[in-house]
Amino acid sequence: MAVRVRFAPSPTGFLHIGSVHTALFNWLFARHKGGEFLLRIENTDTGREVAAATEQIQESLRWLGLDWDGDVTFQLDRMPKAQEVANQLVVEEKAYEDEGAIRFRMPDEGTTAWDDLILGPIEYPNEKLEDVVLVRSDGRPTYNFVSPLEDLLDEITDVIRGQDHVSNTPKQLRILAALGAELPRYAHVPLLNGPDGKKLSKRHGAITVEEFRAAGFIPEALVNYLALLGWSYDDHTEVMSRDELIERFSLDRVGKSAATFDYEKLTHMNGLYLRALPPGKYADRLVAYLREQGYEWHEDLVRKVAPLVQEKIATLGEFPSFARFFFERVPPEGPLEDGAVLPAAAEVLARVEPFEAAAIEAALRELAERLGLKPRQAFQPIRLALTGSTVSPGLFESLEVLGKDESIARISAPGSGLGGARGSSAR
RNA sequence: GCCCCCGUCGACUAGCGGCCUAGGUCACAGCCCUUUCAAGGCUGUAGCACGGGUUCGAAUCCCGUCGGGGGCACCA
Repeated sequence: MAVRVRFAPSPTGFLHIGSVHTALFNWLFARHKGGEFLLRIENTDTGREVAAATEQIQESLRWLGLDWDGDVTFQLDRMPKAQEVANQLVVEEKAYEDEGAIRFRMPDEGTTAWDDLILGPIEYPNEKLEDVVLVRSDGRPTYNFVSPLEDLLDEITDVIRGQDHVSNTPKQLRILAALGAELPRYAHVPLLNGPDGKKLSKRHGAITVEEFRAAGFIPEALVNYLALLGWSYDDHTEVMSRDELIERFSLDRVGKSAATFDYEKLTHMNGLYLRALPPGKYADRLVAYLREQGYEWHEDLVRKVAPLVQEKIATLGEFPSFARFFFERVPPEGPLEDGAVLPAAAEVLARVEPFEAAAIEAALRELAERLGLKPRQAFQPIRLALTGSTVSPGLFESLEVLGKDESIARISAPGSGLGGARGSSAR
């Protein structure tokens, strides 16, 4: 008696992070139980946009690593079946025609209840249940009819969905009962809010999977973070691999109240994952990311720079601004100090051989001491001339990567040569 | 308006009657480390919405108030 769950997004656009949260809980539940996770597209309409969204949803799920079992199914394909079932209900007098539409006959006394796997016992007074429309007068079945019908046809054992569906449940339960179905269990997972406590929307930042991807978040981190919204393993464990998440997940530990999506905590976790990557893998991710975002920076150079930024940035998206100076000259963001250290540094660096970080550091430290300057006083002007900023990757490593000639050129004539060596085409 | 659900630091949460002078993480503050920025280490600020009960004992159970969210379509 393996479990079967489904994720049923509507193809209205890109995959919303709130939907992903629900999908993740379904997926973790299925994988933990050794059951199946189905992907069902709730399309009621055809059209180019819908087709594109359908593909986009699958691409996003693949990127996140949420693999589904079997073929993707489409609600549209069950329309005829739904109409047939609705007509049968009319024959059985469990539904009736109303101006061309078919309405379900809800009981008007008593209550409809179920024991929610997350919320616990929930009871609705039947007098509040409307006779819902099963099939519109134009022949198209409605969501509240097709959804439970599909759950029945797909033999779904556990309906795990957002709490915004709680009030649909009694209606669907009644419909399912009328169809003689064995009722599935229901679990309503908490909703996600934006930092202001309101519905997560564009004004909060990234909200679709594509946006998080473009911002330089990596799937492992996003999945781990999302799993912690409304669920916890114990009182202190937060960083968990995909396998650990699967092994430890259970609906028992899912909370009841809505959670606020915290971009800062996600960013922190993304940094944790990024730093934990083996250097080679990190470079691979960076190269792939930059390519996706349309940067045409030379791959070899990106790989050389990668280790210098790995422990400095928390999202891949920070790379372009943080490391742009490796690929093109960047004008100093502030005033250069008095020119005293710069000429001296250029002179000293010219004699460093081989031009490697350790030797460069030794030479520059010696210079600082000779000039009676603190390391910070001596190095910041060089950093500014070299990178254009007072915030950058390690100075000595950066000098090594840039090479002796380019380094000396920048130090000798800070701010010059701008516009040269442009090799980027950011979006 | 009606129905349903929820309510622990600013945020995510642990807590399922005594282990709680309420723990962890992010954020924030200070210190350390340090070539900048991060990372890391240490320390700190900060919370059981409120009011009644029940009990020897309540963050934990019950009731009410207040607050928040969701839903009330021939949308999904």
